[in-house]
Amino acid sequence: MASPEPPLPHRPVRGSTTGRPIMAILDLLGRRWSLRILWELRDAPLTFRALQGACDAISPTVLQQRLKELRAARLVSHDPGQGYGLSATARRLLPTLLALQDWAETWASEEEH
Amino acid sequence: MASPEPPLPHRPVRGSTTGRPIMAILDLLGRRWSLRILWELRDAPLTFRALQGACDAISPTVLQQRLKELRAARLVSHDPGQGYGLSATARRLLPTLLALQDWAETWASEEEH
DNA sequence: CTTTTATGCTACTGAATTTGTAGCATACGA
DNA sequence: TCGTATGCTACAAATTCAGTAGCATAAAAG
Repeated sequence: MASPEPPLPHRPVRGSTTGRPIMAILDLLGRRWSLRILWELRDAPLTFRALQGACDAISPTVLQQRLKELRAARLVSHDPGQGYGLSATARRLLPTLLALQDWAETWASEEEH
Repeated sequence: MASPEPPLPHRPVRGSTTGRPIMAILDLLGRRWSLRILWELRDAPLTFRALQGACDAISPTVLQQRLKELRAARLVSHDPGQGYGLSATARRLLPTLLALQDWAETWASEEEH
């Protein structure tokens, strides 16, 4: 499997034993597909399979693993009938993600020339 | 080694063939240690070994790989004598990283109760 | 000049994570 | 009773990461 303990604030995580919240989130978001999953859920909840499709056919094994971690961290919640969606806490992260997108556009325009 | 082609905007990346810049950066930052490296360089340039120490003894293999990718993406530059530092482009990402830290503090306070 | 120290980097092996495919059980509507 | 969607799991192969050791160059110290 993956790391037995999903990263949480106030807990030691991979790469840091201090328990600082920023370290926990850097660990969590630094795992493959984590950021992408949050990104794909930015507008509306998606079912497991819709999310799988949105993430370019991510394998169900990893999706399941990431969702488990994101749920443990209370960033994602599951409502049968709705599917998976961002928690209120995670939605407060959306402006940051959108800022990341804006930044990425500039970054891209600089790469060109 | 790792992925032969470091993620760049306007190029297909792992998990997305569209070439959208946001996908490239989600791939890049979604690799182990990428976010952490940018984080540790936020204040000042660090030498390879200082950076290694800051990242809780990250193995040199991966650090080398990440730096290679981040340099290909023009987020990190290397100045012999100074060490590794954030590019002007990457520095424009710092407010977003600091916003992430702020968010993480709130997130942590909500976990407690 | 010789030794020490720091830096950037590589080799190599084993461990951990991710991928891809197949498939199961439940639930719901036709 | 089919057919379909959903959430999820098993398993083997492939990729990535970790940990340790060590090299080459360069600058400083002796």
